[in-house]
Amino acid sequence: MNLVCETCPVRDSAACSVLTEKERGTLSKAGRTRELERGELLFAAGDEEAACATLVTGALKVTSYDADGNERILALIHPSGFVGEMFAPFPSHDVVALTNSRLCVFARSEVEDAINRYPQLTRALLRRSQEDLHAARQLLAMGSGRSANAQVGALVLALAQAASNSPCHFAQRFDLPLTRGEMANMLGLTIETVSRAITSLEKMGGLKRNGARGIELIDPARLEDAD
Amino acid sequence: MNLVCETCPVRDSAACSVLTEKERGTLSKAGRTRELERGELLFAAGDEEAACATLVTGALKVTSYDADGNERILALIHPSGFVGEMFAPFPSHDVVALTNSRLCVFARSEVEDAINRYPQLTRALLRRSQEDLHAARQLLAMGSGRSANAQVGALVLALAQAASNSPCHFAQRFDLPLTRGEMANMLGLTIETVSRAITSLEKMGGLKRNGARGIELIDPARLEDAD
DNA sequence: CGCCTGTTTGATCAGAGTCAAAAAGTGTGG
DNA sequence: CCACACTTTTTGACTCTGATCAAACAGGCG
Repeated sequence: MNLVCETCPVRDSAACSVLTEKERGTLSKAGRTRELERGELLFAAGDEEAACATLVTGALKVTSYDADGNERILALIHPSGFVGEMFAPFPSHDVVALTNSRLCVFARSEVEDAINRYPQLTRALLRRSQEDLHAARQLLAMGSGRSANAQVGALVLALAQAASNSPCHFAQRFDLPLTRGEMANMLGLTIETVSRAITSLEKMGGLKRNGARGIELIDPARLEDAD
Repeated sequence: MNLVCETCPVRDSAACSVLTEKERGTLSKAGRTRELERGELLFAAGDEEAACATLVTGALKVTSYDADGNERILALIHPSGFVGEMFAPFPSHDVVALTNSRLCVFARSEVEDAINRYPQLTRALLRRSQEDLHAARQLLAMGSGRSANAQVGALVLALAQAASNSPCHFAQRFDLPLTRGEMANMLGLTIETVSRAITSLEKMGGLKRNGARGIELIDPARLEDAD
């Protein structure tokens, strides 16, 4: 399906927002929208024909697998995020939808053309890439030294932040986009430990659970430095 | 001191290698070389006037500090690597020399100018940024699930790779650029555990120690999947 | 030589993993 | 709408890896 940028919810925040209307129109002819259901694979590591995409709605995970086939989540992608490797010969990680999602997909050659044609697009992608780098490093920092409770608390806060529209504000009530297994996996913990940590955070008054996925933040500070 | 690109050991691999001789000459007038001794601080998180730099020789670490003041190493930078945040209002991490190092330093405004003037430089930086992102994610993957021995083994291999000139080849004998404490810190382990892991890897025939820092690889495969 | 920093080794302890099973949620078809 | 099957989450008991505390050891440098 062709792109309809006019009504795109991320038209002002995605990388393409730096283009003029005319340029955007040209680019939109090269791309296609794609809808994914939860669990559907967007790119697979080693794919022959690489592509890139901007996430419009939903959420994605970037994953790799260790020698024993255990999944490891390396990054979460939120709306207006960009995925795809423009330079490597092929993608090195799987990208999977965490929730039903809508994206703008471009063949890699199209992105390469666009980069050569629109320097401001290259700058926008550089900026995004640096933000991704920063996010990856924060994920590294989140794992270190802290107890399982603190790690889970920090992840819940990060997800609350992502769930709110504004970048430096927590959503009060929201649904976790990740299963316990996926949370465990991001933090290098087990499902049981994550479950126990959430129970413990609830008992100490940091949050309240609404079913398996629903979260209500009570006291964000208590999630930060849980014992 | 002014730059002397003619004899620069990374003139063909750093981001500036995509420039013509003439362009490079112009850019070199904007930058300065700087020498750092082991432990010296290049950028500090929150610095007012941000700068960027290309590493020529030596090694750097990018670090953050948690609430209790514990250092956490987020990335290692090797020669031809680029550090600095072009877009954030100020740097968010400290950058410190691991060994005596030489760099080309540019004020952020100079890099911004260069980016606007030379689209191919922007592309080169985008490429580097994606490589850094990939490295950060590999560091994430390195930490996950595996035993302490396996993590230390993987880190030693990664350092052996970095110590060799070619990217997909291990140095047979090399000196660790990191102290035990720094290794521990990258992996979220303790000094004692790292020390024990190296002892254990030596006992099982994966490597041989030469003093505190010297390493000789015996059997790389045994480092990969140490128990 | 003596001091200081970094590394190794040892003994003990606690936090997270593992194994196992119950409980809650989700979806399907009657 | 309910019954049933299936998945995900929670809880419990036990184990084990890696952290902690403590001390010996090695190397560099004044």
